[in-house]
This record gives sequence, structure tokens and C-alpha cells, in this order.
Amino acid sequence: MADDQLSRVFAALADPTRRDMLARLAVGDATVGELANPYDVSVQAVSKHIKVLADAGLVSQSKDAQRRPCHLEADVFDLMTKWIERYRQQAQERFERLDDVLAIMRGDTQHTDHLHLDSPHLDSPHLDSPHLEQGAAS
Amino acid sequence: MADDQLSRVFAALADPTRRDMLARLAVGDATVGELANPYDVSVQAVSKHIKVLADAGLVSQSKDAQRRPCHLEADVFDLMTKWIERYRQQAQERFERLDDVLAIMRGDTQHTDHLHLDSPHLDSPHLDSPHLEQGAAS
DNA sequence: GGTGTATTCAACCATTCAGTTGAATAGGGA
DNA sequence: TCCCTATTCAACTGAATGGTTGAATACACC
Repeated sequence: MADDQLSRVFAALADPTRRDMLARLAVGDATVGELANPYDVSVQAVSKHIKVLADAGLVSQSKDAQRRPCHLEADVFDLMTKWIERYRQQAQERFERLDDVLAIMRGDTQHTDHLHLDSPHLDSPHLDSPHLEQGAAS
Repeated sequence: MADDQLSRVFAALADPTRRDMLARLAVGDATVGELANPYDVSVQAVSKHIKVLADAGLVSQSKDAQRRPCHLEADVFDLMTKWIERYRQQAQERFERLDDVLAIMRGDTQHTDHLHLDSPHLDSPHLDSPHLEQGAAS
């Protein structure tokens, strides 16, 4: 299901338990045991969850004797935000174009210079996928 | 796996095909068939993908004869952005608190008034989950 | 009314996922 | 060295997921 970074990130965040553990880590670093404490699942299950988060780049683990303190990696959130922002922007542009159309229908003819309703004009880097899907992983 | 809105949203976005379809929809509304065209999977599979996106609230469908035009619902992106922003903020605060600690170690004693390193002080609404996990769906 | 098109429903299959238990590894302290 | 703690690895199980094919539904057009 998840091959690229973005897929792994979203898949990791799709689980409420993992999101909850991130919330805990946002407060401060914690060991696997500390993260497991509040839940009634096995430590092994929590360890797996952490592996998923780590594979997604959302969390990093260091070594302190037997302990493996987990640290939240905030950079990945930027990746997501950028991805999301693209859609918000495009949707916004679409609304503006719609406004233009409505303006024309109203008989108003100003600010209609960027009107390309039926020509997809996204100049983002086209990848292997049929539609665009920006390859944001660096 | 996914019970609440946020879980459904992230789970929906974990699939590259679905993200790609969103990219297409950001350009403009499209029918199921139009969305299915670029891929070599069956139309039924695409229909399922759309159902997942619709259940997550990322897409809405209207009726035009036999056609079911899909429309991107941009509001949900706000929900995600808000969720992400919380973590970025908390991480930021954490860095600031760390700065304070370093300042103290350095012998510098100014602007150390908000120093609560070992007491989790998040006054966000605590839900059923052991750690916080904000219930953002409205 | 009959035909073609667009979409969904239903049943099935292979893979992935979240959880379990039990064993293995690694390090601190008596 | 022996034991206790912390974590991961391995194998298993049940549920969810993404895909398939075939049938059903809904609508426009002739």
C-alpha cells in the first residue's frame, strides 16, 4: 500500500494510537516503555507502531543503554503541509476562475485575463502517475 | 483501523492512486469514468477509491443523469492543517524550553518564566485516549 | 420498449496490518 | 556470573484493503 514517503507518512497517521503517541512525543522524548505504559496493549505492539512511525520519518530513535528514546521529527510535517497547500491553492484558483465565469455571466468583464477553464495548466513536475502527484521526497 | 474522521482522511491519503485522483479533481470536477480513464484498473476499483475519499469527506458526488461528478471538498484540508499545526507548535515550544535550559546552563537567567520541563502542560481538551489526541471534527 | 452507457453492488482472492505469545538480544547492577 | 529490565525478532491469527469478475441499477437516446 505504501511505497513512497508521503504514503508511509499518511498511513502511519491513519492510526489513532500512533497519532496519540506522536502527541505524547510532542511534549517530550520518551522511551518505548514509557510510550507503552498508558495503553493496555503489549509492548511489542507499541514497538511495532514506533517502527511504522520511524519508517515514515516521523520519529527517530537513539540509544541510551537498553533504552531507545523516541524523538519526534518535526520536519516531515512540513512535507505534509506543502502537499496539502498545493490542493488548497489549486482549489482556490479554481474558485477564482469560477468567479470570473460568474462575472462574465453577470455581464461584468473586468479581471478575466487568467481564464483557462478546460485546459489543465498545472506546471508542476509530472511524474510517472497519470495525473500529477508531486514527488516531494528529497 | 479508521473510526474517526481524521483516521479516515489519513487512510484515504495513504494511497498514491487516490492522491493522484485528488490532484485531478483539484483541476476540476470529473465523473467516475473520467477519473478511471488514465489508469489500467477496472472502473469498479476506481469507484471504490472514490467511496473511500467520499467517506473521508475529501470528495462529494452529485448527480447528472447516470453520471456522478466528483467534487473536491477543500474544507477537510483545513482540518488536517490544524492537526499538523498543533504538533509543529508544540515542537516549537519544546525547542524554546530547551533554549531556556541551555540559557540556564550558560548562566543566563532572563526569559525563563515559562519553564515546566517535566510536567506535561498541554491544556488541549483531553479525550478518551491516554495521551491527548484532539478531537477536531466539528 | 429496447439498447448502450455510467455506476454501483456482491462475492471472491491475495496481501497487508494490528494484535497476540514466546524466544532472543543487550545492557546495568548485585 | 546471575538476574532484572528494556527492546526487538519470529511466527501466528483475524480483520481490513485493493484488486478482480459478473450481475444489477439507473438513465438517455432511438
